[in-house]
Amino acid sequence: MSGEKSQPSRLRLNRERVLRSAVGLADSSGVESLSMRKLAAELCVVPMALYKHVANKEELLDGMVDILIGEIDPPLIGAEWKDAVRHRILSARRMLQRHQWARRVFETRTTKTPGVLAYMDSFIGIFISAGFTVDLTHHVMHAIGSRMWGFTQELFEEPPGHPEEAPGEMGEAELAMLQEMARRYPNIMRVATASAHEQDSVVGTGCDDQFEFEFALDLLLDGIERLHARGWSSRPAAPR
Amino acid sequence: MSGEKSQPSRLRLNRERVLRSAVGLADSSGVESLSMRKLAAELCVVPMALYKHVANKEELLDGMVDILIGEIDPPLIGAEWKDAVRHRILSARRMLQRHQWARRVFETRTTKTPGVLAYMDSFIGIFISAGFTVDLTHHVMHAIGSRMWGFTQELFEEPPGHPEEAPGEMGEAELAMLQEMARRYPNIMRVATASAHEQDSVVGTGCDDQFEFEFALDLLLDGIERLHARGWSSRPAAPR
DNA sequence: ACCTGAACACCGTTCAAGT
DNA sequence: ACCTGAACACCGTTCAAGT
Repeated sequence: MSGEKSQPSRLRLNRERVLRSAVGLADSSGVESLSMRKLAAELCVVPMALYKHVANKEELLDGMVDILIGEIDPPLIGAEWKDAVRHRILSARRMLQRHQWARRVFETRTTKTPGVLAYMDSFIGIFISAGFTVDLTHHVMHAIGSRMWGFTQELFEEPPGHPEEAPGEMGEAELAMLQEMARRYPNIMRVATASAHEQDSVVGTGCDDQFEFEFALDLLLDGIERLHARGWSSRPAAPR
Repeated sequence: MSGEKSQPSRLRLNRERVLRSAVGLADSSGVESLSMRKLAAELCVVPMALYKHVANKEELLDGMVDILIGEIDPPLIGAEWKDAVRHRILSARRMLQRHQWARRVFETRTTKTPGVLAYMDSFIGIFISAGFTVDLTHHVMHAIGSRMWGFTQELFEEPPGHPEEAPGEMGEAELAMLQEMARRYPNIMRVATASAHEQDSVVGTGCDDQFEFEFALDLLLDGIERLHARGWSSRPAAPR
């Protein structure tokens, strides 16, 4: 007699469905509000039902990360190492931009899931097969660090949900505050206004994130290329 | 009649005491277990008493960050920019190492506290007063990113509280697992064993964190130096 | 094998009240 | 001005029970 209840969400639960649903919930309402209880509700199930498919919340988050890694483009085949790395990292960055909450979750992961290991393995593979020594590859992986996942450094990220004032409209309070800022943090002010003057806003963080990301990435890649070309083989023999 | 109760913790509460106590608690038992309620208990006070000195938990964490920033060495005076930056960043790294929980808290901060702003301002000042253009300074700050706070990329950080097996003692289960790893992630394995062979352990993440940190930092600083020397002034005029 | 219900041991934070 | 007590609206997770 249960043929009637055909709401799609009552399809038998499975790990995949739990994880995808969690990603969807995080996309639409943010991770900080993602709880086991809300996820269960979304799936029309009692909270404890989730624990058959996921050991605990940490494992849920690990699984979500693996799903996101699956969205990163596969390695370019037959490309030069620099292009391959650049392509992969820029693809990772697009993934992060699609899931604003993802960065925070990546940062808190402590166990290396199969997805993380596979991604890193193929990343390392790019350097090794381009003839990098194992040692240089190792150091280079450390140097690239979290940029491997497309992380950017927002210098002044706007507090989320404080959606930029109406430009041009500045009250006296804001102006006074701005003057105080300029007095206390003159260098920040100089940098901020210089990068803003090309855009419309006077004080907004008018910087081109994509440009900044690629600037830093290329600085790194050029440095790496130079080391490799110089035949860098191992750490300088320490006197010891 | 209250002259008798002189337990030091009943000294009148104030912001400083709340923040220092929170840092101490995080040092000794980790941030994840730091709650407003436990902090209150530590101070022999009811939870709500804290809210007179700190608006909410976020503000508590912001305040803790400012205390940590206060532990970073002041800028070297009269030094060359590269030494000044290097010194500052290595000092930040030592601060992070004294407070293992700090990195996670820094990563989640979203509002820029006065301490953060002051630190960044003085950091920017190093480049500006070395004659960097404002634009290059801006890009360079993005490129340095979180390394400014001494962040390292641990490639394979050990899960905390899983304190390294007795070396040399490897059961069959561990060995089988290792072989499986080697089959699935051959590149990771190559890098891991290469960097481990200088140390005793066979598979542990035998890498020298300080070396890796400085390697990456110098790669970055050398790249920056090259750009500056080359008279890098502004982003290449885009055709638009 | 999979889901449920009720309970436990926590959270951060509010409100109105005390001194 | 500062601290308190009791309560609210949540958490993640356990356990024993249902089907």
